[in-house]
Amino acid sequence: VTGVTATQPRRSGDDARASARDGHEGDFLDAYDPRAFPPVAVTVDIVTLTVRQGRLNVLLVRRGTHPFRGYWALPGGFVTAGEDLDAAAARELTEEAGIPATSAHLEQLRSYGAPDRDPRMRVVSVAYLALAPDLPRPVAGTDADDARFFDVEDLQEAQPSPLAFDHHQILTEAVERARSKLEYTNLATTFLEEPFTIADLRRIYEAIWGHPLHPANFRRKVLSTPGLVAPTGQERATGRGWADLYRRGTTTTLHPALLRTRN
Amino acid sequence: VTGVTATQPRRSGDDARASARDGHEGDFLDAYDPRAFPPVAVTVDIVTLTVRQGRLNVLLVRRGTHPFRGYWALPGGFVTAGEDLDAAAARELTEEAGIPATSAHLEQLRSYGAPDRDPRMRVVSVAYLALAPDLPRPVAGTDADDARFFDVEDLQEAQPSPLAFDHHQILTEAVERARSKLEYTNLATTFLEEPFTIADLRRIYEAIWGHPLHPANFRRKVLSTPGLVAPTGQERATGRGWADLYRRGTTTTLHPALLRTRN
DNA sequence: GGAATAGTGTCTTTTAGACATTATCAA
DNA sequence: TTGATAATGTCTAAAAGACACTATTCC
Repeated sequence: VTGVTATQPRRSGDDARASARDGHEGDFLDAYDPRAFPPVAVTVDIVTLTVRQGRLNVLLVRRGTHPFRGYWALPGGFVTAGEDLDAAAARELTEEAGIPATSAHLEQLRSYGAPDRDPRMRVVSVAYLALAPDLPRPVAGTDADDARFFDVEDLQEAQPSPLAFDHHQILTEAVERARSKLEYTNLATTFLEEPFTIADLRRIYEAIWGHPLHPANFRRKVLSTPGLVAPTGQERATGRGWADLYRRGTTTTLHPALLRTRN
Repeated sequence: VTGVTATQPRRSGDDARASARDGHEGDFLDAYDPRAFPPVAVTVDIVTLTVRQGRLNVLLVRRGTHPFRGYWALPGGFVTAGEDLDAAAARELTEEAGIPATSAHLEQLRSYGAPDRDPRMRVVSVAYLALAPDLPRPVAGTDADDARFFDVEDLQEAQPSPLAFDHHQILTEAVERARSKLEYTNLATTFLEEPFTIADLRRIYEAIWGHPLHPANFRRKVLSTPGLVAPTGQERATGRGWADLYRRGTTTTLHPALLRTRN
């Protein structure tokens, strides 16, 4: 006996017009009627971006089950009962990606709900974008072959895509969001451990925007943008001279913006 | 007999580790097991913005049922079986807001899924932003007292909020998205019927950004931004002189951006 | 005439972008 | 020495922002 059937929301009598309008259906009250809504599962999928050796990377896990067995997928899972979407994303980031939620920036991207995106049933996935420094990761319960970082550019050029479901599209939109957010926020600093040099920060921008930046002009722009970075007064030997060290600034929204231009 | 219970996703045996990782649970195959996922309803809620008499307005409908009976809410409703999220939003825009989907810009905002946001059951709402010109609306099946436009600024200042659920927060984030999008896209033109004058366009920016703009500088910026507007060669009597008429340009992303500054 | 608006022109300040220069250290 | 990088300085072009001015029309 299956209590859930793929019917349209049920409406009845006097309440039909009101419920068509109020957006939350009126024919159940404090309890819910399981026949009143189509069966849907809600999951979160995490696009975890980091910069390794000057290249933008994304964390993927290998699928061991049908469908897309053997394909690579974004880590994710069910939103459990009583759990907020953000909390589910933070939990999956820790459990599946092995990244402590405190060391990463996590924000909602958008939701994906094409009816046929999962062949088993209707699944609406809330995609999240996580930005993390290139930490030595203590991946809990997964060996290196089942969860690892991939070069984003390589992934996007691969034909056919090795990604399961619509994760190729989600990845593309996540990367575009990250590129855009570097312009007007200080999120580039979340890819770095403190303290860092201006050149470290520049290499983050170069990796994510995908083209080289003019070192001198970049330095001037960063230092003239209030609140992006704060000097520590210390220096680090870089191999070729000494570089000043900085910490993250306190401003999250940049004025003026660091526009994504050629230089 | 209720087939849906509020349990965590079920896992079994060998598949437990894999399904904990692959994000889409592996213990059902081509069919779904209704006990394998928590019961959730997915709805869309539409923030329909328009500019009337120089003020930013939003379309709300009055709730006739529990909970929040008598409160005002964003139009919306269930995502039906087999229906894409975007399609559900377009359908609700037409059915509930009485706005033909062709005359509005519609884009996904983000999803809201706090466990207690609807007291009846778990509801994840995918919020959409709709931008429309101030059309004479043929609202189907709703009389003027049940669906009408509200001044956004008045709504946001009202204490306590007359909005149901978490719709106050959704509205706030929608308005901020609209403000931001006017900077780097030509979406301001979707608030206008063609043809329009530069002053018409300026009044849209002023209404949404909430402060006056310098007419001469605004004109120069708009005309020097490639692809924002296209001249029609015609003029319109405005009461004080004659104003050149324009159509929407073909470029959706503006270079340089029309930055949201004081002037 | 006075007030309001459309449209054009001009000037200053700020920012972007290109490029030169010096210092330091590795190979 | 040569090459690479950090840091600073300088110059030009583009854009933002402030303001002056003319023309038109309503009151």
